[in-house]
Amino acid sequence: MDDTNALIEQRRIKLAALRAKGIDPFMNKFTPDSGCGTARERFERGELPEGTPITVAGRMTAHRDMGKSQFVDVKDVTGRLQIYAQKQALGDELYDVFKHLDLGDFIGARGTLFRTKTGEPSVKLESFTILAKALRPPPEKWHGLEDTEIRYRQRYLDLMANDDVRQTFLLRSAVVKEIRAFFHDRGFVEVETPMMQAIPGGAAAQPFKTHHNALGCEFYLRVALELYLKRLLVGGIDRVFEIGRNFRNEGLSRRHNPEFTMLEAYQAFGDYETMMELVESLVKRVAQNVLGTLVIQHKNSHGEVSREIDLRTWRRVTYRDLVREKAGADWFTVTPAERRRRAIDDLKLGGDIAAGYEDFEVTGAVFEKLVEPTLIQPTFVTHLPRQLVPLAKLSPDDPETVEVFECCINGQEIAPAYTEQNDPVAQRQALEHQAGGEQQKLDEDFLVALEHGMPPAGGLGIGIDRLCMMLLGQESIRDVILFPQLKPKNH
RNA sequence: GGGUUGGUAGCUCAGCGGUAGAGCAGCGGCCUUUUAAGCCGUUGGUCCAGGGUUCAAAUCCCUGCCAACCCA
Repeated sequence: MDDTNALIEQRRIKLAALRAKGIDPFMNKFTPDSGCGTARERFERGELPEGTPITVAGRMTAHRDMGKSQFVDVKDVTGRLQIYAQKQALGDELYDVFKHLDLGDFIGARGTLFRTKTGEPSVKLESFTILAKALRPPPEKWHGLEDTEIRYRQRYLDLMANDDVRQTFLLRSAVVKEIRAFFHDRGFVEVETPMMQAIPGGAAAQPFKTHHNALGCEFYLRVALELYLKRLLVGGIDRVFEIGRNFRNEGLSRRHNPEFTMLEAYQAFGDYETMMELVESLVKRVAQNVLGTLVIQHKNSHGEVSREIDLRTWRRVTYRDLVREKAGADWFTVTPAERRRRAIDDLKLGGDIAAGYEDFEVTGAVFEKLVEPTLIQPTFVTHLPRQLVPLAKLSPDDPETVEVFECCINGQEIAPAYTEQNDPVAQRQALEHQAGGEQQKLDEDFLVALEHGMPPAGGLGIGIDRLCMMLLGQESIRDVILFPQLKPKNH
């Protein structure tokens, strides 16, 4: 990456040559009066007539040299615009400078709009300014940048070379913007709570640990937002949400990045059904306003539609019914030993079921491995076993289950939501007996907060990265995170 | 953590025991409406790193590093 080669050497020589001519190819400022793509669109729509003077700026991404004239493509975030430079118009000296610009250089261009004989909207160049000289060559123009490692480590190259990648991240930003607008419209207050926590609560996950020098104590990076947002419910912020980074010190995969973006929202005087309406409305609004459709198509590398997700209908089904669909109608009537045997022998889950697994975990493995991946269309899975969810309230109609749902789309859990536990005594017991192995330290301050009284509330979490994967048709979480975690490389 | 695949020019990739290759990019030339422009010429390499086998290794073997995918 930092080794020099002939191409870089050549560009440095060109830089020196420009300076020798009294040209500083790194400008402080240049103000275009239009975006490149914007100008192109407005010209196509007839809003800017032929001959309109225009000033644009962007990166030079292609050039077609015709001898005494030259076409170059200039690109900014709004799109591409062709510039037509003629020796006659610029004069010999300036035309020579223009001809020796490199792909990747930023230029500002002034001229008039016209249409070439092939119909391409273009700017007839009258003058130009070099805004930033690129000292390294850009990736190849036709194939783009394919090397996944360079794509992730040097995302800027990926963004400049691959239009679809840039589009994905622009859309991700639009998704997040729309989510914020949705919550603000419903009267939610956006807050920021600590990422560095003395006790990392709200989820059973391995935390990252850090040390605060001045305070002389250990902190953990948060694994969830939950416990601080609930403190705010206690404090009287009845509708509250946060979008922020969580950190989990666990494995990396197509669906897991150590830091990921979570949205959590809490609504006082709501419950899990309130949250069901909310998540459905939210996802529909985001899809409609960002993508313009409620039917999401995922495409494979050949551009064929490989999956279609219909956000118009949302199924509601209980956890038990789904497990019975996969594992047999009598699954819950046989003995725990028989369930374990069937899971291992009949359902081939031997590798997924640890010897120490309790009965509910055996069923949990069936759900996670065999049911969840099949839930492509929007599905609210309700009535989960209470052992799985220590922070939720029991279902009045079936106290073995809790008032929660997991919203699954695209074969992944996208949003869990609960009727939140607000009984401090029951909450303490549940945390003390928390299932799932890792006993987390009790957050006494949180329990004290509950003892001051938390209104009944519905709570919701949405994994923003996974939501984006679903909406934007990306198979890997790394393709919706600008700078995914990679091992540092030594040069 | 285990398995599979990959790492060759700036980029995209061939080559898979016998002199290191192509396209694009670059450089020089021709061309004033091209758009993956075209034509002629040309530069460019620690073949990921380190060991080993061999008369000979980018190629076969081992170890390591990095990445992607699958599994845990």
